Amino acid sequence: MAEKDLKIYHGADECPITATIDVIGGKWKAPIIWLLMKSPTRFGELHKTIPGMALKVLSRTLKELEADGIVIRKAYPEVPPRVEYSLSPKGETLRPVMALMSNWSRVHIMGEVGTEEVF
Amino acid sequence: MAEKDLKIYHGADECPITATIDVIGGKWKAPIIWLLMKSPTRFGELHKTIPGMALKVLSRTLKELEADGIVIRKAYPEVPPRVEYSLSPKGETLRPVMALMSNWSRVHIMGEVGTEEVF
DNA sequence: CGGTATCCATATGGATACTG
DNA sequence: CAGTATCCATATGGATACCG
Repeated sequence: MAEKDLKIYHGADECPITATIDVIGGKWKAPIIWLLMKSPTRFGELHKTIPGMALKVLSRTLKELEADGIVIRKAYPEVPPRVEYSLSPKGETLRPVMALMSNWSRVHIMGEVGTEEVF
Repeated sequence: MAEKDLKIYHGADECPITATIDVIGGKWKAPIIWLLMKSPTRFGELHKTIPGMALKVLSRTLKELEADGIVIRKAYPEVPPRVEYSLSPKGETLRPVMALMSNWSRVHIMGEVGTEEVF
């Protein structure tokens, strides 16, 4: 790891890791991004697929992800309406980050072994 | 990325990324871990170094990190008391994760360039 | 279908005072 | 010095109803 990566940032505002956590953190962003990494998904399907998440929370979370440039919202002018959410190119760049985090948890939280060589 | 890394986890409970975020996420955990990655630090120094974080929050956050096995609390039986927090070996394994997250934010949020080759 | 609005419960955050 | 306890403000979460 390069020296600058050890630079100490005071507070939460300037901490680059916190900045990343603001984008993918919280209770629901990771599962949503994870789903969208597989394929573009409609609002209702996200709601069905992620149990326990209130409509309001899904709506707000998607707006935040859109504002951060991670997901793209595409509305089809049909009746009944159809809205599809997909990963933006910037969202795609999160793939290795998510993969490393997933791997870390599987090894160090869930106790799996032999997956370190994946990355 | 291996196929299994694309496995879809429903909800927040089973999502391995969420599991990682539970450990390093929230408003203050990353800055604290970041500081401890540099050197073991005393309670009061953490409090001084991270402005805006209430004592209560620092205390609770450290307890969570300790419960998750990320930090080690060492109390010296002196008067006045001295308590030093340091990264555990498990906490050390977070280093590449934190570094990748830091790098992602610097490139994709703060707009820096030329740092991709670090990892 | 894809949301928003509303209401309410709970969780989290921050300041200050206090204790071992 | 290293926390806890208390009080209060604000934020977040969830259920339901409603709208374009």
